[in-house]
Amino acid sequence: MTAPNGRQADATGGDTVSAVVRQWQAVHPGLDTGPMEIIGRVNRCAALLQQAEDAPLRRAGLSRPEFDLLGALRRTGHELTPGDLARETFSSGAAVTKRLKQLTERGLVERRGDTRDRRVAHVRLTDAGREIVDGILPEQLAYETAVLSVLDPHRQGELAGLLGELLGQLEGRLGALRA
Amino acid sequence: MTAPNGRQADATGGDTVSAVVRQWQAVHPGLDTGPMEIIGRVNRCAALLQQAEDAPLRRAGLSRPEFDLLGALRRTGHELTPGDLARETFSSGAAVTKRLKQLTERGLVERRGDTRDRRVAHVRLTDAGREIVDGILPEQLAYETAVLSVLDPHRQGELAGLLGELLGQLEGRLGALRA
DNA sequence: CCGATATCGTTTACGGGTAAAACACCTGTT
DNA sequence: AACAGGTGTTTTACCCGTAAACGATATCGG
Repeated sequence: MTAPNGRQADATGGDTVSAVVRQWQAVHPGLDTGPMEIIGRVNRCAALLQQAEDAPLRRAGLSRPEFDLLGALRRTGHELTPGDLARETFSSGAAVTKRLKQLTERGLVERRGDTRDRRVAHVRLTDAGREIVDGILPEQLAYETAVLSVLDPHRQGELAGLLGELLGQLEGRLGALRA
Repeated sequence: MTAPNGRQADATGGDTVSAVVRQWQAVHPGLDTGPMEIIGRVNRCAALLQQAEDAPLRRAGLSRPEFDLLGALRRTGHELTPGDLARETFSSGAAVTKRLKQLTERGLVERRGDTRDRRVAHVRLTDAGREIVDGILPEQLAYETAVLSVLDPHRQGELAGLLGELLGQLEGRLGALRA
């Protein structure tokens, strides 16, 4: 335990990532472990938050990728093609095909062929699909609010802002980086 | 397209998450979308950063879960059992078994049985395994540093601090939350 | 009008993860 | 000693995602 004070309220010493960083420092002293403190934590937060987020979904028998797909249809408000859905949910076309098959069987979405271009399909929510999204979403958000309440509102705002800045840059420029 | 992009330099309006939030607000006005601005961004950042992180690994023919396993052995400095590795890498025992099989075949780790308790195995890095970790890690960190340099150092520090605080709380208390 | 090329969506083969069962072994109790 | 129950690891069956190949259709140039 490197943490100096009896209180464990030390800003960044109480998580697993800082323990990992300390281990690396012991093995490779002087290594610039700065990036780990952000990337490691982002990954770990994502894992934990997803796990928490999934609880409300399982009750509805939906996986998160499925819910993402339904959510994309709900929030855009209009029909989307499978390709649109792939872009909107950041997943591959093949994955969308599979999910659509299951969601169609469950009666949550419907498909119709385009009249002009017979390659493309249009997908829309059924009434049942819209209801399930509208039922889960508030529950989901309430749960998320509870989980995040471990940070006071001011810090939540700061965190959201910094993440937004980072994300904006990453989304804009990541394609430009080549190893 | 809701994004009015003559210029996209607005603090938190330039990422996909804020676009999604605007869509939800249009459909469900007044919904508290606050949590999305953190959780959505954490998830998306994790996805993009991982994708970036994987590039240096692929050159060595390793997946990130495999590298995590090797890294756990390297940074602890001593042998670990499969169970230890599972805990250390936040994955299931079955997954560890599979990875160990492959890494052993590639000659990056070795196993030996415990002399006292013949259920347990002890895993250690081979010389080749240690070399591959020590070769990749600085490269990995340099790459991460480059990716993160879109944020100035001060903000990187703030972000790391806030994430550490959140993560510390989540790791401490998430088990206690029940849906 | 016809062939080359691009695009959309699906299918296929496969790798990797998981939960649950199975297995091997230890430990405490009687 | 024997058995019940617990623990460490592996195996099994299965689900899901992906990359790459594939059909079907559209579009463009000649």
